Parts: sequence; structure tokens; C-alpha cells
Amino acid sequence: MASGSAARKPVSEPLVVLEEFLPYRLNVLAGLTSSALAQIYAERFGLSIPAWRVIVTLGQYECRTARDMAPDGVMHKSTVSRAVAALEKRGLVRRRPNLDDRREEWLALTPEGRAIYEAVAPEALAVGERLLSVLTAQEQKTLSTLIDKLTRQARLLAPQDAEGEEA
Amino acid sequence: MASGSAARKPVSEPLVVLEEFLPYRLNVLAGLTSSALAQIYAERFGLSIPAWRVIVTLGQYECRTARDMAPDGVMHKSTVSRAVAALEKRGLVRRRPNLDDRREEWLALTPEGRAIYEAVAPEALAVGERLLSVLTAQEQKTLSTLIDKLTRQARLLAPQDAEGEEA
DNA sequence: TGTTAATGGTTGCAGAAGCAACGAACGGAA
DNA sequence: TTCCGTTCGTTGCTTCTGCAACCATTAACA
Repeated sequence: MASGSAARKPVSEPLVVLEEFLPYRLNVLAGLTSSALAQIYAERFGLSIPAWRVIVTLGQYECRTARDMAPDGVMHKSTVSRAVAALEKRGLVRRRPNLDDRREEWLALTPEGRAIYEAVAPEALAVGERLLSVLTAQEQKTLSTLIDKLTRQARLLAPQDAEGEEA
Repeated sequence: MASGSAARKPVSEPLVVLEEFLPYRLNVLAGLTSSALAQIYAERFGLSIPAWRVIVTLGQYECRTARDMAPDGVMHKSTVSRAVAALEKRGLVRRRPNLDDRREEWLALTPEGRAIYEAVAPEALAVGERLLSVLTAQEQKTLSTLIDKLTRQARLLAPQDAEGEEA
């Protein structure tokens, strides 16, 4: 046993050094970037992360179903459901029955929703670019590749997600 | 306006493509790695993420205060407080008053806590390494550098955290 | 056709997280 | 010493998240 006064000194051979542990560092980084972004879409526009994702996806694709909002089970379907409900209540998203398959519904931005999209998106992009501004163009490309590789691998290691994967 | 049948076709000029947006991709990756890890420390040992971090930190440093658990405000102090309380109740962590400053308390793993640490840590490490196994040694070094750069920058962009930063 | 399985989506419930307010203790200045 | 600002840590409250159960609809298949 070490001496009792070694409060801040590492134990003989630590098995894990948290600050060097990749999952931890990824979590910290993701959390910080989320906070930075939340300043934009939460404080200024009252959007949660899921709501923001729905808005962006609809801004991008015009019209999709709730299921399409979580391409790889990234968001739980209940999360999407509640986000859409909230956005509908605020008049930012409109639902239309899909007559070909009445289980699902088409979602689209209302004009008000699109206005918000066009206000939020550029600011969010700007934050993203301010983040990346500390990396060279080459580093950004490399980062992108590495993230993709890791994401693919993580998907293999993570428990098979809720539903609708590539299965 | 585009035709009504363009359900899955992108709108003319999407402002943000979510799948290419760095913060989104970081969030997804971090979430997946957390899920992979949670299989170990949650399902097998009943530890939450904060509890896992406390265990690892104490395993690393032997004895610290609750404040030291969240070096950069990564965890909220209430989160740490509750995690420590739960661990104490399970007999994995022990508290001792700090007679030099009676506002804070020294925390340390009990023998049972250390046993769990020694069981969890190698498995968690293994997951981390399985994750990194898709990268070359050089890529791993690069990734580490990029994460550090981005984290530093994100800390500047994020709202000044709760407390105890480097201020 | 009828029966069974699978899918899109909603909701009740329980656990977790952040905020804010609080109590206790410390430190500095008058 | 006394007063004021600050810090460590806890707790109440509200919101969010994920799971699981559920309903309605569709698909598969005998």
C-alpha cells in the first residue's frame, strides 16, 4: 500500500488513465460541441437536439417519415415521436397521412418551420466551422476518415440497435 | 417549389447536410462508443457512466475529492455527488473528512471497490482497444492530436462551464 | 381468405441529468 | 473579531431519455 499522504499521486500502476481513454475523450469532445451548438438552437430558438435534427433533416429532404429521422437508430423512435409532436404543436412541422401506407405519415416543414431552419442552419454551420478552423484542410479530411472508420467499428461493437438497421 | 413527389430527394440547396456535420458525427460516434462500453460496466457491474468515471479516477489516484472527479466541469457537481452517494451505499467508496478543509471529503475505493475496478478496467480497456484496432498506430496518434485540438477549441466556444475551470 | 408475424408510431413509466437554491465552511479585509 | 464573497457539496424540482407495452396497419403465407 502507498502512503496515506499520496492523495493526488497516482497509484503504482493505474490500469486506465481516464484522460487518455478514447471513449472518454470522445464523450468530452462531443459534449463540448453539443454545448456550443446548444447556445444557438436551444437558447435562441428553443430547439432540443432531437428537434434540431428533425428540422435539419426536413430542411434537407423536404418531406420524410418519422422513421427516416433516425437513419441508423441514432435516435430512439420515441425520441423522434416526441420531437415531432412538439414541433407540430409549435406549428413548425406539418403531418400528412401517407395513403399508400397508413401506418406512417409524411412530415414537412411549414413556412414558419422553414424560416426557422433558414435562420438556425447558417449559425449552426458557422459554429461547426469555427470548431474546425483550428485544423488544416488536410487534417479535416483525415479527421473525417478516422471518424468514419471508428463509427463503423463502434457500430459493430455496440449492441444491435433498437430497430431498422441494415439488417 | 419542388414537386410533391420528391419525398426523398434533397431540396435544391440544403444548407446543412446532417451526415456531414461534424458535431453530429461526433455525437453519433460518442454515443456508439458509450453503448459499447455500457455493455461492460452497466450490464455486468451495474455502474452508470458517472460511477464508472469515479471508480476509474479513484483507481488511478487512490484518493481525491468529489470536485476532482470533474476536472473541467465535464460532469456536473450534482452528478458527481449522486454517483458518489450511490457508490458509498454499495460499499465501493469510502468517505473521510478532510480535517484541513471541512467543506470537502476525501474519497477512496474500499477493497470491494478496488476489486470491481480491477475487474472492469481491463475489459473497458479492451473495448477501447478493439475500437482503435481499425486504425494504424500512426492514425491513432493523429487522432489523439486532432481530438486535443478540437477539444481545446470547443472549450472556447462552449459556454463557460459550471465551475473550477482553469480560470 | 384467415392467421400470424412484422412494421410505423405513440405513450406510461422509471431512471438520469441539469439548474438553481441552499447550508456549511473557508479566506480576505476592515 | 466581524462581515462579505467564494467554494465544496447536497438536494428539490423539472425536463429528458430509453425501455417496454401497446395500437393500427401491412405483409407473408398457408
